[in-house]
Amino acid sequence: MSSASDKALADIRNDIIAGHHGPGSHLKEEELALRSGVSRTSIRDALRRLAAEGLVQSSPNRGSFVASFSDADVDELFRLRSALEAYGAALAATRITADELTELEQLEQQLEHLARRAPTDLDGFARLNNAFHKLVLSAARSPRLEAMLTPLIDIPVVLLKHYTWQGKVDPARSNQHHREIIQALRARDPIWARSRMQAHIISTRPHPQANDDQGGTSMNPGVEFD
Amino acid sequence: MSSASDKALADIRNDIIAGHHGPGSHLKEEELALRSGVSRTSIRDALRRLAAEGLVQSSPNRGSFVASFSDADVDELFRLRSALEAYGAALAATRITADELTELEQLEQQLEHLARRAPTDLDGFARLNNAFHKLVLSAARSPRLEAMLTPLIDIPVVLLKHYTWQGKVDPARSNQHHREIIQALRARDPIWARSRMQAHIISTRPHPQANDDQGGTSMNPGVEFD
DNA sequence: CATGCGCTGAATGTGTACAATCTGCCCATC
DNA sequence: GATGGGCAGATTGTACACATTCAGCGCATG
Repeated sequence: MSSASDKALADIRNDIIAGHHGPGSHLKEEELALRSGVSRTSIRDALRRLAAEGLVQSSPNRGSFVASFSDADVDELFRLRSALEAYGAALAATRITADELTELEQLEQQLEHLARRAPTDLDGFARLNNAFHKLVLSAARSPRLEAMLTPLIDIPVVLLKHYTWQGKVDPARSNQHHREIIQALRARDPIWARSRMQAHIISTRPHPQANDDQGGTSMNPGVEFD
Repeated sequence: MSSASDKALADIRNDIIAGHHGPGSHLKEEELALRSGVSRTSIRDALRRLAAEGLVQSSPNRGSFVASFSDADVDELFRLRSALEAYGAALAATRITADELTELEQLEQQLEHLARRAPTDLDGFARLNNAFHKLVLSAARSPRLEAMLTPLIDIPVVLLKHYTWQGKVDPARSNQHHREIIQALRARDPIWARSRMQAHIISTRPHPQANDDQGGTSMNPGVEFD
């Protein structure tokens, strides 16, 4: 399956990211089919792929729903991403090409340009930021890692639409991290790259609003990756 | 989709594990449909799920093929698994129940029993070993981690059928590791559990036969996870 | 009034027919 | 003999029709 199913996949994903389907909402196949102008068959195929990515959840005979994330889920997601992406950065340090390094630096400069503007274009920032991380990931040359990690990198975009990010993003600090990561990659130092990437991801992790409703069930005490 | 598609999924997976479909072989939908007694629709669904697991690879308009793994792939697989499963063990240390610990010990004793027999039943050993690792994983209470890791744990079973394991498995050493992991979990010490699990997985990694054909392209120098 | 049975309509699961695409091969051409 | 166009068969992609399942609801019954 390709053209129809791919179109469906793109449509549904865009609609989710754009917030057209909120978290937990029921994705009815026929409705999506009508909306995308393809048949239910292709829709089902696309839903399966989205389920594999974790963006939707399916139960037998009940259908597919947009994934919804609890604070604990988000926490877990970022820890997983931190572990995997750090590993990817270590691989990338030994495998990245000069061209890729150049491209990385260009991305970083665009990010800096954006960060200096007064009302930061957070949407554009997120897009460039994703491109940066995906480029590092692809330099790891591990298709399997890429397949597992790509969804984890994309999900935060969805989260931004529907959940309130607590600590907000700090573009300046993020760019500082990016520069360090590039340094480590340029030095071809896997351990350095690994540690900088892990710190970077963990530091961007949103902190659940301390709404004191349970008096302190901190969520993963002591289970950092290192 | 459920009953038919699930049956197809199980059938195809079993046939792959049993070696009925060798690595790289073309999985023709109609043929599989005939073999499983379901329609192509359900077969396609099953193939998609297997593709998400990484057990088969699909290309548009060309079909699905049993995944084949190069030495470098296998190496990568084990490193990834080591990283993720170590993380899972750390989580499990803080979340595992007393019942699960008991069950873990029972599995370990069965493994020891098997290891003591003269011609070790490697097939049975692999099965119990998988159960052990899956139990630890499920104690981590992270559905997402479980989804990513389960295929990685299952793939070695397929590898055993078609690739020659170099260093062979050392049941005694493996059991020693298992005991240490149980200790760490019982002590609820995430760092200990993490480190033991990582060492355990890495130590079971098959080493590519040193066939000197390239004079030394060692495959991931220095990119351990720690 | 609470409880549980059975109906009904909507949504998903499955099968099948048809369309689009690719691979390999034959043959004309240079 | 090498090369390239194009036909034929097989295989995947897509649509649609039918079967099955499930959730909600009304109603009879205790």
